[in-house]
Amino acid sequence: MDHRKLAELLFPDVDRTPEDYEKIYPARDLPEGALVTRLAPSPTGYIHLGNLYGAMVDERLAHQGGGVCYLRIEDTDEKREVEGAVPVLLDVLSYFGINFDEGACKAGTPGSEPVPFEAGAAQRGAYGPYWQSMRSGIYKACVKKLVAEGKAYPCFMTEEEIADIRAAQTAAKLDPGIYGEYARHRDLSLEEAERRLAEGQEYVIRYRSEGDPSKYFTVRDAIRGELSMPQNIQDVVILKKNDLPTYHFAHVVDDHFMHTDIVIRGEEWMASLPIHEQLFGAMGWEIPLYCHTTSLMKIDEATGQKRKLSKRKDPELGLSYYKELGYFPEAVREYLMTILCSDFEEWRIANPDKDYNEFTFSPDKMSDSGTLFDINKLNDVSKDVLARKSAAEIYDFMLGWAEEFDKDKYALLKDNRDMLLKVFDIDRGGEKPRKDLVYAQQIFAFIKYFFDETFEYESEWPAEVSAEDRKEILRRYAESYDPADDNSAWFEKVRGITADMGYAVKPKDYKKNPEMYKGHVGHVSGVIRIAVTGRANSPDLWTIQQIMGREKTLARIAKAAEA
RNA sequence: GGCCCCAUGGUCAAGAGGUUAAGACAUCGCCCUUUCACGGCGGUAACCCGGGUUCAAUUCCCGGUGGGGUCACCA
Repeated sequence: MDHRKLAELLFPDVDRTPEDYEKIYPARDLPEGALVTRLAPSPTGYIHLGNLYGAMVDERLAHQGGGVCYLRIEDTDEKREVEGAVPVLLDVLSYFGINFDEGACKAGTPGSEPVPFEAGAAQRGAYGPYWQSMRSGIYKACVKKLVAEGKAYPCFMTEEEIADIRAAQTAAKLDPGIYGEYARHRDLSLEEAERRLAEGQEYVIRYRSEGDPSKYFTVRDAIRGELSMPQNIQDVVILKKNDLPTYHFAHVVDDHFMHTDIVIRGEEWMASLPIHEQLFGAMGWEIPLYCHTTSLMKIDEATGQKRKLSKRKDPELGLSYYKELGYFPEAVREYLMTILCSDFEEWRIANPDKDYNEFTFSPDKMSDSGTLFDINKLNDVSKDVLARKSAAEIYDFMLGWAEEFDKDKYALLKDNRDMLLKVFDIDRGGEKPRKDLVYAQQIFAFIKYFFDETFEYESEWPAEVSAEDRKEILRRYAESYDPADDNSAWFEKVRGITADMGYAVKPKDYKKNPEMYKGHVGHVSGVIRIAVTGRANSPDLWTIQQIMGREKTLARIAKAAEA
């Protein structure tokens, strides 16, 4: 069997060899220790927290050592593609602080060239193209070489034939797949292949596996150390009918020619390591260092079991979900960092004011078991992040968020800048800022009583205070209220009303002798608090009134007195 | 089912052959206070099971069990 002839027959137009590409894509000139990483998504238009999680590892590992982080688009499956997915992907990642040095980018990026088929997208860098659909020639050169060496062959089996084989294997409790005797076309004669080709029969190219399942190989994983598994025996497809490679082959070729140092990908890829190890070996290339990140999990409501995040079942874990709720991107990042790296949280406590990029990220500190997504923890991290923000930063963020997601709120926020800066400044700054702001939607709900448009009574009036007393309290309060009073002078007056009306000035007195009083100062204050803010809980009332001003405060009191 | 990964409180997790087995979130209680989702103090709560190695194992080894992943011309 003349394999060279077969290769020529299959790829008459391919005149370049892998050696030629070796020269086109020489080793990168980077400082010692700098790593090349990559994010290689398929353009499905959907990104969830788990994807961001992986992207952060790529970004940090490359950039903390002066390396390169590039974006490669794995668009070898037309069925999954979504129009315009790449610019959206770039926007979302950039929003969360992930930016690339090379590869797919937005149209108009300096030094980039447009890609013909995706509006708004472009690419830059010396190791492209960065869309796999544009790299067909490179893959074919590599496949041709394998065919010429007898390491790959055309397989003409139909889908039905393969399905039948699988059914028979399943019935006989054998491992399913195309291997050994089931790889019926691995030793087709040249004449037979020629004949089928002449007939126009469709085919794929499979790798001819010489693997021995009793033999084990090892690869290094940055998180788990040495990984050991049996050699692959499957004759996997490397070139599909659409003339593009499968993931397995594209991964091997691209990460070789693009000089990726460390392949960061989800742990679901670990199972295909035998294929990748084999393919790297077949091409005579060095295998990269892998970093298989654990999946983000959630408890499935239906089964009560832990499971991997799924794009179909879990829209609430999509990145856009957090953007719409108005989480600060830093909050999401910091949360991901805390679950990604076991030493991050401690570092953050020790360095509350540093940029998270100053943290040194090391793969061996990364989690090696699936992590359950925890919204409580996210919220807690978010509170800490917002506590470090200035009032102006929070205002600006809120404004940007409302502009995109809630026009009504946008108008309110825009028209009340001065007031809101004061609102966001309540108990802010200093050693122990308030930690009650979580995300834009929650923040708005939290401060909505400052606007007449959104004010409403959310709490019940204190049960200790009768309706008549309530009106009397409010009447006296309105009479005595003077915005010029400082906090203690103001509260003295509240105490005065409290005592006059038969309530205990000290809550402890009331607790000791409940029969002697109608209630205590807390109940009286509660009436005023609800009148002004609509709720029983709020930050310091005096401060709130100072911000609202005399007119609005008295209007609220009057309104409540009528209620 | 085969192969692979994983296994410390409800959650995220540190940890070493001998420890009172950290810390964070959640939860509970108390305190502060006119209220609080703020703050302070404290509490409840964990090494999956069985063998082996060892003076000693939660830690190392083996085997179970449990959970997860994967077995496509999808990535």
